[in-house]
Amino acid sequence: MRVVFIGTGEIGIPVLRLLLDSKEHELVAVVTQPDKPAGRDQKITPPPIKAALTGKNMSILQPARIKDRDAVEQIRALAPDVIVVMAYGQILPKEILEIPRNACLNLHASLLPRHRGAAPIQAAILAGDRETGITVMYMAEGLDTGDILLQHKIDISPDETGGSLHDRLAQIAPDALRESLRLLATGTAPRIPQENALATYSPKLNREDGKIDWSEVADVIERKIRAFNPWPGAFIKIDNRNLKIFSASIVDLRGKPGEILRSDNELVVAARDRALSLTRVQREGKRPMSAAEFLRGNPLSR
RNA sequence: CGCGGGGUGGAGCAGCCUGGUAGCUCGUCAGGCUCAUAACCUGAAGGCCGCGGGUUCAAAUCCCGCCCCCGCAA
Repeated sequence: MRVVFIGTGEIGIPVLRLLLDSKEHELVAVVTQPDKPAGRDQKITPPPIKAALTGKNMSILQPARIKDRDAVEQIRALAPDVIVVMAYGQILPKEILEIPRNACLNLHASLLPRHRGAAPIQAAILAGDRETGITVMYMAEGLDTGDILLQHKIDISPDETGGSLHDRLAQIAPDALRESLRLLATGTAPRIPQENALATYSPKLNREDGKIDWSEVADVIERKIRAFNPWPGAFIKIDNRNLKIFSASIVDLRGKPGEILRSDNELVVAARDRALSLTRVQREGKRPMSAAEFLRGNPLSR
C-alpha cells in the first residue's frame, strides 16, 4: 500500500523506521512540523522525525498549517492508500482524513478511550494505572475519538517514569502498526467504537503544571514526580530558585504540608497525609544529584 | 548575539565585589573509644582553583579569549 506518515515527535521514530524498511508498503512522503527555534541557543532545529530522515531519500512536507489548501492538495496528490499519524502536533482537517483510499490511522499512546489528548503517557502514570499501551484507531473529527482498530498493552511498573514509558511505548508501536496494516490489507481489520462514557482527557502540559502542591496526598505527588520526569519536570521553590525533583519515595512521617521535616542526610517534606523523601534533585545550573549531595553544599537550616 | 547559573583535593559547596597562608560539610586511610556501628574522638593523605594569554611585587580572586556542564525559554 502507498503510505504517507504524518508525525513530529520522537515517539514516532520507530514507526517511521518500520515504514521506511517495509517491503509490503511504500512510504511515499512524510509530513512533519516546520523547523523551529529550539535548545539553549534557540537555533532553528528540525523536528525529530525530520532529523531521523537525514541522509534518506524521502520527500518531506513541512506546512506551517496543515489545514491550508496548499498542504491538503499536496497530500491529496500523493494518492495514499493509508495515512499514518503519530505525535504530529496539529489537528488534521476533515479533508485530510478523507484522502486515503483505505484508512487514516492514528497511533495514540494510551488505551483509549482512557487518556485522550496531548499527554496520555504522563496521565497514565499520574492516574496510577497499572497498564497502558498503544491504540491504533481510525481517525475521526473529534480529538482521539475514532473507532479502534486494535490495541497493544504493556504493564506500568512501580518505578515507571514518563521517559521510560515513552520509550517503551515507542518500541511497541511498530508492532501495533504492522499488524494493523496487515489486517487492513486483507480487509479483515476490526472497527470498534469507543465507549465514550469511559473517556478521560489529558490536556497538554506546561511547565507550571510541574510545580508540586504539597497539600496533595503523598501518593499523588510521588506519581506526579515520576510522570513528569523528564518532561515537563516536577519542581519546588527553594530560595526563590527552582529545585527539580526527579524521584522521591514515600515515608511515614507527618507535618504541615510543605514543611521540611528532615534535612540532614535526606530531604523529607511533608505532604497532606504522609511525607516524601526527595531522592534525586537538581538545582538551577547544577547537575542532578542525590539529596545527600545537595544538602552537603546547600545546608537548609531548620 | 534570547535570559541566566556554574567549572576550587574523590562528592557537594564557600572564598572572587574589597588581589597577599587553600576553607566548610562529607568521603578515603590510620589510630582510639565501644559488645558493636553507618555513631563519637584524634591524626593523615589528597588541589598546577577548566584551558590560554594579560595586568601586578603578588592572581582562585582583576582584564581579554577559548573549551565544557546546566537552569529558563521554545
